[in-house]
Amino acid sequence: MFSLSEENYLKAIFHLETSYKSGVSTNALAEEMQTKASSVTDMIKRLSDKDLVNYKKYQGVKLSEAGKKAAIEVIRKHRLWEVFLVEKLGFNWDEVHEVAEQLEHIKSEKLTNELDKFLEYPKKDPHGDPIPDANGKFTVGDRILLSALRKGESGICVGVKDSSVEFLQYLDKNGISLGKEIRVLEKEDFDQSMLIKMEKNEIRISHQISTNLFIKTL
Amino acid sequence: MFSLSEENYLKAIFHLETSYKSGVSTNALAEEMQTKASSVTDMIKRLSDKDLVNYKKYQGVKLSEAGKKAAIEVIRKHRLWEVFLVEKLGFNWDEVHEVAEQLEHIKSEKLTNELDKFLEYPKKDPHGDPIPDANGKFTVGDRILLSALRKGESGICVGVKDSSVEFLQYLDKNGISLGKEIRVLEKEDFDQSMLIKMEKNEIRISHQISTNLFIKTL
DNA sequence: TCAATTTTTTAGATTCACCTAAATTATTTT
DNA sequence: AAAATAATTTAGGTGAATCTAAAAAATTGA
Repeated sequence: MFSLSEENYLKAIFHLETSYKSGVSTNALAEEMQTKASSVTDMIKRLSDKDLVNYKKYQGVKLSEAGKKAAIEVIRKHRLWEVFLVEKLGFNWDEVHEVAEQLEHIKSEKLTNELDKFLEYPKKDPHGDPIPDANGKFTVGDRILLSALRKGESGICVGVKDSSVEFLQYLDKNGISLGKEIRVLEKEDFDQSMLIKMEKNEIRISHQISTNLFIKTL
Repeated sequence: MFSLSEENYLKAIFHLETSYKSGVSTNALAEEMQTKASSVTDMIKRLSDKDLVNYKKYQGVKLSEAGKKAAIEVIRKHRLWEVFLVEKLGFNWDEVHEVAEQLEHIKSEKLTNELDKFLEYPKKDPHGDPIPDANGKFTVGDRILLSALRKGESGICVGVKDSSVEFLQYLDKNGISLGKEIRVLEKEDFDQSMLIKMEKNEIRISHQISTNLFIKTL
C-alpha cells in the first residue's frame, strides 16, 4: 500500500503528464504539490525505489505502469466520492473537492466498488470528468474548448477544465451549468471575448472563461 | 485540528475511561493502541500540551472537556459511517469496523451532518451502540448483559459488547442478531453456560458469549 | 562558446510518531 | 520496612515527509 503523500504525488504526476509528455519536471511537480523542489526530489527517489515512477536525475519523471494504475485508482475514488457528495448528500459542485481529497485515500476495494454500484456506475463526475471503472478504464470523449467555437456555432456544455471554487461560483452566478446548450452569438477578434446564449440568458464572457469550458458539438 | 494519531488516542482514552474511572493507565492505553508504553507517554505529553487530557506523571490520564468533545466527534463519525456501509452499501456488520476506522478521520462538519441527515438520523450503529448527535449528546439506554438473565427470563437482543469479526461471525452462524427476542431456557450453575431460544432455534452458549450480548428486558 | 541564469540535487535540520534500553517511581510481597 | 516486582518515564535513535541553504548540472543567450 501507498502512503497518503505517495498517492498525492502519483495523482499529481498523472495529471501533469498530460501536459508534459516527455517527463514531468521537478519544478512543475513542486508547483502542483505546493512544496519545495528539494522535497519533490526526495519523494521522487522514494517512488522510484518502489518502481512507481521512472526517474533519471535531471530528466523528470514518468509514471510506471504500476504507478499509473495506482494513480487512476485514486482518481476513480476521488470522482466517485464527488458524485456521492453531490447526488446523495446535496453538496454543490464547488464544495466537493476538498472533502474528496480526503475520501480518495480510504483503502477498501469493496467500499469503492459498492459505492460505484450504489451510485449506479456513473460515467462522469460533477465537473464532467470521466470516472475510471474498476479496471481503470475510462475515456474522455471528444470535447473541445468553448473558445474553439466560431460565431453562430453551438454545443452542449459538458465539463470544466478549471474546477476551482472561484470558477465554479462564477459559473453558478451566471447560470452556466453542465448539460445545457451554449450558442456563440458574437466573438470579439480583439480579446477573444464572447457573447453566448445559454437557455434564456445572454452572457458576455472573457477568453479566460471560454478556455475553461468543455463543449460537445452536436 | 488533530492528527490521525491524536484522534485515535482520544478515542481509546474515551473508551477506557468507562472501565478506569480514576484515570487511564499508560499500560492500558499501550495495550489498547497496540503500541509501547514509552510511545504512549510521548503522545500523552503532546495531548496534554494541547489541553486535550489532564495528566500528572505516573497518575494516568483523563480527557479534558475539549478532549471528550473531540473523542465523541470521532465516535459519531465512526458509527454514522458504519450505518452507511450496512444500510446503503450492503456491508455485513462484521465488515464495517476497519473501513469506519479510516472514514472516522475525514474532516468536514458538513459531510458528517449531511450524512447523518441522509441516513435519517440513526440512533444506533449496526452493533447497537448509540450514535452521538451533532451536539455530542447520546444515551446508552438501559441494557443488561444476557448473562444477568435467570432461567425463564427473556429480553430483546440490542447490542454486542465485543464487536470483533470473530464474535460477529459466531453470532451470524448461530442466527443471533439484534432486534430479536432471547429467552433463557436453561442456565448451568457450573460454568454459567446457557441454553437460549431465539426465534425457532435453541442454542447452547458459553458464559463468554452471554457476557458479550446486551439485552433489553421487556 | 562560455558566462549567466535557471533547474535540480545534495547536505543537513526539523517534526511526528514510533522504537529499545535504561532509569526512575510506585506497588506488592515477604 | 526493605526488597522484589511492576509500571512509567527518560534518553537516545529511526523513518517519513518536510524545510533551508549550498552545490552541481542543464539551459539560455550574448
